Amino acid sequence: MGRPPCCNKANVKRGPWTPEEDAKILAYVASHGIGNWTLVPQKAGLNRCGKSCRLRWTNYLRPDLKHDNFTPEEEECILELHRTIGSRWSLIAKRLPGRTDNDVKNYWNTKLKKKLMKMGIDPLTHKPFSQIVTEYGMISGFPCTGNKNALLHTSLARAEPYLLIEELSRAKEVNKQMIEKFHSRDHDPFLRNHQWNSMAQFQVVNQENGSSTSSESSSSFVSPMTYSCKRSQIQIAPSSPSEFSEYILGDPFSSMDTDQMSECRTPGLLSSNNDSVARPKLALLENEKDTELPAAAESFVDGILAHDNQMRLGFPNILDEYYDY
DNA sequence: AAAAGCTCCAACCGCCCATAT
DNA sequence: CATATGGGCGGTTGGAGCTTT
Repeated sequence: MGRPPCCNKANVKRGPWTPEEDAKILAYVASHGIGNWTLVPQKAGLNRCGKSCRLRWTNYLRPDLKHDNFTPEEEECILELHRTIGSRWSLIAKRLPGRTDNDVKNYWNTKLKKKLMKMGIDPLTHKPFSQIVTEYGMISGFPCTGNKNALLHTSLARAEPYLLIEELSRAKEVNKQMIEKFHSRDHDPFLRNHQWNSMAQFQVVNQENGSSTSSESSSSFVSPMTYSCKRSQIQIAPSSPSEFSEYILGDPFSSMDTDQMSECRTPGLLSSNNDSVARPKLALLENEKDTELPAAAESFVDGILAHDNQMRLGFPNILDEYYDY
């Protein structure tokens, strides 16, 4: 049943390619062109998997590849496209002649991501950390004030995202303690409900098993104003700065259904609801329509723009208040 | 000089969808 | 129709080379 396997996975060579192996692929492609990669190892006399041969050709041997450093123009292009469509490396690479998706991905991970963080910009959302902190205060219902706020801004000014995360973690811990203190006392029901209203956004119902549980930031209580979402939608505590913004931006969506949440979390989407941001993006895309924008990319981008409009109609207050630059 | 830590990137992994059998 | 592979993609890793202590 099914196709025969392309190679014996256990017996094929793996690891770095030798100049001899490269020469065999180059010779084969020169005489036969690119076709069925599963036949290449056999016909070229290589003890490699066809998939491995394809990757070696695509990422390294192709004659049209550039092997020099990225130019500032290319860098700018990557930043703009990443802000617009996120980590769609293959689509981004198609806009950069001579670059592969692997090249772009590596350049992003080793250079651009760090560069943005040093500038105090979250590489995931392309938003300044200062803005994210402000949003965090508004979203959590416990705005940062006084010394705590000063500490946060010091971290921002010094472009120390890890310090910033520690500060926010501490702030979260204080919030948690306040909640626990509150919960342990016998309060007036009205006041208690009033307090819970501001906490409700953290609540999560485990719909898979029918029991009620909570997100990690508020592990020991259940609000009377619980908003429902599936366990798979719970935002796990961040372990790295790249996940951090996703975590703190997650809260406002806790009452959305699965589709809405995934749409809202599309990288770049959050930043696109302000005209001043959306306009350059549209201009870029309009220019591309005249060139050779791949059909898949066009429909994807159209999809994003359609979702932008849909979101704006559905959640005008949230978008206008929180996601404008 | 040597050890430890860091950076970079080629190569691999695993997933998804299309397609062959 | 069921099943297995091909091809494409994004995420991750291993190790060579470089820098710092």
